[in-house]
Amino acid sequence: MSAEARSANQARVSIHAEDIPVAGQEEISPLQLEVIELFVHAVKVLGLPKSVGEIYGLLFISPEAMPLDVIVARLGISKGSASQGLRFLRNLGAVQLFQVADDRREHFEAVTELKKLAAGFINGEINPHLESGTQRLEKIRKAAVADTSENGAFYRDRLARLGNWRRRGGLLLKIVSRFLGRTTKK
Amino acid sequence: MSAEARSANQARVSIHAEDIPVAGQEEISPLQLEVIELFVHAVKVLGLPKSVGEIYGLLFISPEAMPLDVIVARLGISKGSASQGLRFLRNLGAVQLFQVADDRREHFEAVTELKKLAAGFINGEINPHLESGTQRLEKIRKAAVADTSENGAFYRDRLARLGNWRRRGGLLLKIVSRFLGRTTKK
DNA sequence: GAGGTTGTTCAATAAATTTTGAACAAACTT
DNA sequence: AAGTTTGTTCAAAATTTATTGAACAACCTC
Repeated sequence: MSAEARSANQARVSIHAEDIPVAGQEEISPLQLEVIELFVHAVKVLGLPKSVGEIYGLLFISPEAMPLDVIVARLGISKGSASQGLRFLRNLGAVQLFQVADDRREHFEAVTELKKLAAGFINGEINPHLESGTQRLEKIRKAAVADTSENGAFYRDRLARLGNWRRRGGLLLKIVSRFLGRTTKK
Repeated sequence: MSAEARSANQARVSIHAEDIPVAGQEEISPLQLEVIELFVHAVKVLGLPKSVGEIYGLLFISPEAMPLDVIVARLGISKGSASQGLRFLRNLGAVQLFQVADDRREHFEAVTELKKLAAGFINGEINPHLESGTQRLEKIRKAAVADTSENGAFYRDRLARLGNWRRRGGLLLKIVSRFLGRTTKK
């Protein structure tokens, strides 16, 4: 990358030269790196992009809140990725803003209460799908009541079963929220 | 696709010519199609490939078990996809074999008990990740007890929190299984 | 055991998703 | 108000993931 191109994109942080050895990443300890990898793995299971896991993992295992450009430098990811990932995490309630005196930059810190994380994930990722599924299902059910073909009864039976699944899924989410919300015991 | 290439791959089902209008798909009713799309949508939320949703959806909303080549023809997907998708679904316990008299082909039918589906998904998709995560975490914790840097105490605190998350996650899975297992009531 | 059917495997291809980075906007500074 | 810093956007590129299809193996049937 040319110096000209870099100057257009990367802010030159006002730190001393020895702080930037060569490229982007710097001073993530081996332990931090392993924790970050743990989160990368976890978010992939949840169907979220790697960068989201890296960002949350870094904030989770960092003792201090940090601004976007530090996240970019530490993880060696692009500003765009960091910006999008942080927006996603903020929308979910997994990351919150933190104001630092004498610094115009927004600082970010991880929200670490499992209850809040789960609530954000349920509200942001699960419920919207559950609701749109419910609507689709109702539409199909309405069409099925008029089905007089030889399969009509079978279809209605299966659609009733689907409705039952959905109802139990909704109940389950409430149970999950309640369970994760209580103060931990046994 | 050339006729030669096709004959090497696609079994010619012994049905009459008018049953194969042009290409692959045939006689999925509009209602069935909508249900299949509902499942495609649902499995994507679970992080599974579209073809898995199509196959399960077709079997779920079909009154009779059907063999692989019929699934291929109805959905217009490749034999490879169908074979892999069916293996996945069988491993999960979401699809089971069904023997049809005077037919050498294996027939497949959807398992529709929510309890079984959830148990299969938990055992097949969630538990392995949870366990590997637990192992990774234990390894990191062992390294952290020796950390005498100024951040050591912070790291140990966060790792303890992660352990707590994992413990609660495991409990939650048990609760979910128990809830979905009981016969449905309010 | 030759020929046919059924289902699997896996390298190549296609499709979907994520990441990048330059351009831009907003907000501050001097 | 010109220049600087901070963060966003989005088209293009890179990466990841899913699908295809030809080759193959297993198993019938005659």
